[in-house]
Amino acid sequence: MSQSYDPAAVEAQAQSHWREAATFSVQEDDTREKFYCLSMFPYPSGHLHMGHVRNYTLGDVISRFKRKRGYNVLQPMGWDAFGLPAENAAIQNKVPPADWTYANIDHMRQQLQRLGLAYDWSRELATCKPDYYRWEQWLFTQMIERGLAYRKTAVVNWDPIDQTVLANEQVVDGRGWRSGALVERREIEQWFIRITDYADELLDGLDALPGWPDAVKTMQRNWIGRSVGIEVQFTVDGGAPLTVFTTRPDTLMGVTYLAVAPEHPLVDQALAGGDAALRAFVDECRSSTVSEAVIEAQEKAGHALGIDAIHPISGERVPVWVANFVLMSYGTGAVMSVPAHDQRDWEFARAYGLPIRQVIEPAGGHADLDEAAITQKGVLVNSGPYTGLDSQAAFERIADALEADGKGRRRINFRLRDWGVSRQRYWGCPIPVIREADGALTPVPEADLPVVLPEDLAPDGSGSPLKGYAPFTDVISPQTGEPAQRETDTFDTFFESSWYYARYCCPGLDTAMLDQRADYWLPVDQYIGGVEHATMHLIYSRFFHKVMRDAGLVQSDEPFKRYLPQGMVLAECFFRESTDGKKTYFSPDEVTIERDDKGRVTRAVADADAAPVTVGALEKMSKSKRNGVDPQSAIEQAGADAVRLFMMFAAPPDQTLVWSDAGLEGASRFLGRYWRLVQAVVAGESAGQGGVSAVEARRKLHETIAKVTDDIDRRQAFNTAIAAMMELTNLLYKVDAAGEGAAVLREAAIALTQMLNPFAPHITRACWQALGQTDPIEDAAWPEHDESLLVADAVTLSVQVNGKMRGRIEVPASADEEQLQAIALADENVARFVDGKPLRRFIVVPGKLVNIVV
RNA sequence: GGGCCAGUGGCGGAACUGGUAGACGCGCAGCACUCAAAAUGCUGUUCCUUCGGGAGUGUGAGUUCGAUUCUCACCUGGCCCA
Repeated sequence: MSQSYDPAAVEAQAQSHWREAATFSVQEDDTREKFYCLSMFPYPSGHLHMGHVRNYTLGDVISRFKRKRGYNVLQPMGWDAFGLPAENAAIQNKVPPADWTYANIDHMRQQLQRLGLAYDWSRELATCKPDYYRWEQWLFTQMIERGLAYRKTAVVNWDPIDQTVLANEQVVDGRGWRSGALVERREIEQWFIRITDYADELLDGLDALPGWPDAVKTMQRNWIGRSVGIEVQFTVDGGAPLTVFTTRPDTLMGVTYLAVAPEHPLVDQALAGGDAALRAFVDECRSSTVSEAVIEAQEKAGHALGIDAIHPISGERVPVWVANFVLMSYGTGAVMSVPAHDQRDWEFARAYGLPIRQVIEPAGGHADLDEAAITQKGVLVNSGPYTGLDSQAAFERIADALEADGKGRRRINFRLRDWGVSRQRYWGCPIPVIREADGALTPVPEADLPVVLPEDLAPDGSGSPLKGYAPFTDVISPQTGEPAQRETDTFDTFFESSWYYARYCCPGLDTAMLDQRADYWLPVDQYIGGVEHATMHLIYSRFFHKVMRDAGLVQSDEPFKRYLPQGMVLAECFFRESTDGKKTYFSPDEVTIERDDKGRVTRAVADADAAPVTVGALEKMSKSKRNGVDPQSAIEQAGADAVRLFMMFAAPPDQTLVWSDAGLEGASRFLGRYWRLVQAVVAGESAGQGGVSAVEARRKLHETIAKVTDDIDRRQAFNTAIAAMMELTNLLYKVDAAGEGAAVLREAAIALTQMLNPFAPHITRACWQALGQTDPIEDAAWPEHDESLLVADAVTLSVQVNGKMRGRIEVPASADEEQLQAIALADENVARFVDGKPLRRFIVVPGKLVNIVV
């Protein structure tokens, strides 16, 4: 091997070898320890983007590393193939979503293969295929049987022009994304899953997941939101009692009004009174989106219903208001308001002139109710029989009193709501239910599954084409033998992604959802994917796993043992702002950056007209900002190994990563440097100028092995692992190949090739062969470091005087404190700062530094 | 509005358990090689400085012999919200 590094040739050769030898196909093997490494599967949008490259490189590095450590590694890949973009593309191109999706899958599979990812492609799955989704249809019928699935009305976004239900992301500024019509809220009956039955287990199970980042566990705890409180009933004149939940019954005597959601039945009752202003307000509320983020961010507004409720303890009449921030889907759709002790209630009361009644005196003295609500606990005042009690005692006494009166009960409430799984969409998994002529709902029996989605329909934007499509909807009921109608709603696509990790274990299985192979591989040992899935996808999957466990399909309690959330990929963007504030974006390759002689960016100019453009912030790669970088072209330019290496080097995995063409060149340059080093070793020549001894080089090598191993395995700090390998390479360039250096250089080149292999699998495969290694590098055992080479007899300590760095001393590793003190004080510069002042303290941090306090 | 996270040189980042701030890379400057350039190799690169040293990890306090790291308040930015 004396040719120069040609990534394209090296990579093509390695990839065709892996394909032909089926290197990464795996089987269950009870004699070996398994390792299941999973990256979140992509939506087949048509093109791989840099976020995918980052995600899949992370998984591949871990997989290849674990394989070299002796594990039986499963790393599968598949497609999250149902979803809205296919319908949008279908509307635009008048092509059935299925055609678009399958074409995209074929293209993206090729792109993934070009990255050299070690997948077992024999397990590939696509969620839009009936042999996949039939089993979630089956599980759903089991859920109906076990009472885990039920019907309930829920509010959806309704587009009155397109006559269709919109997802939150299809509502832009309160209008339908295609029609521009103001969306309305509509209530329709839908399927819900009782995920709240598992709320406690989902919460407690987090404690058994040490491999998950605390931030993600905290997010899940907040999402589940377990709170202890009481449910209180307020009687209403001529209506059903109003039930509210509160975690602060100690403030019950401070209730001055109640607030209900616009969809609450009591609102309809009030509207019957013919109040036009109220009607207008409610209509306005009901014609806004159902997105919680939007609702919470808008200005708080309300209107009196003209109905009073009776306070359960004082018997006082309190007015009932309708408010735009109360959600029907959360709790009971009604809240009690204590403006003195809740900030949002306080603001609302101030805005509408409602009374504010203080009933808690906080422990830490006075607070001004004219400034803000008093939210701390304390001692009750103005609370009749409860005055003088502290918040805790009052909680118990008031709860007891309400329970004795039948006006309330203690309750544990969750913020987590039951999972609404019905979607009024075409490109999804059909919900396997039949509506009988009399309206009764019958689950499709197992023998009739799957309910196959017709793949040749093309939506036009006006609702699901399944509706009214007789070949699909018209069936004979298996229950009654009479004509009946199929459900045309499909599942939330989170349904498919909630169990795909398990299905990878059982390719080809057509008689059951899962078999015993699932228990060999599960749980997933390492899961990798975007932190944006920290709550929803990861909670739904954990829930599904428990449901599958309770159905006897798997034995473990949790699906993912370790989870690595991966950060986004950003890039610089360039724009020009016109006088009306509109920004025109420039692609980075249309711009030239100018710098001063210190390397600072002075300005950027557009190549087209040589006029300046504004250097914008780092933004998530997107078409609209024109800062997206196509992985394909980066691979063509520098090779897959360089792209992979850059992705892993530029930032720690969980942080945002800034794409940089110069950085990619740096990665490329390092690979060239590594290649030339190996060439020199093979030729028995020095790569550089010498100056580093064989002993020193050998110690550095073993330090590097120890660091890289720990960085990959425990710390998952791939960027520092690569930095360590760069350092080693830099040092090896200074080792003379003559004499003792030759053996160390060879040992180092082999170990470095091993360590670099998970990151850059193609170039290292070629170098491995060049170094005369005949076993396949993919299976060659990971190098071990020799601990005895790491201990030095002399160490360099830093000397501080009063916490400031003043010198550096060389001491024997065995020196005790007295010796250290003598040596430190003998140092000229140290002595200058100690300056004869009396010694107050002497602090020793073994192997690192000493601090002299005077 | 709520929840979570992050702020360190010109830039991406390192400092793992409270112990040498700036590893490694980019950029920039210089040198070597070259007729020249590219490529490559080598050296330097936080700021200020009277060359003794001083300042410095978003801001302000606190704990400590010692804080990028811990605590509190604030500012800025990002992600998620069924």
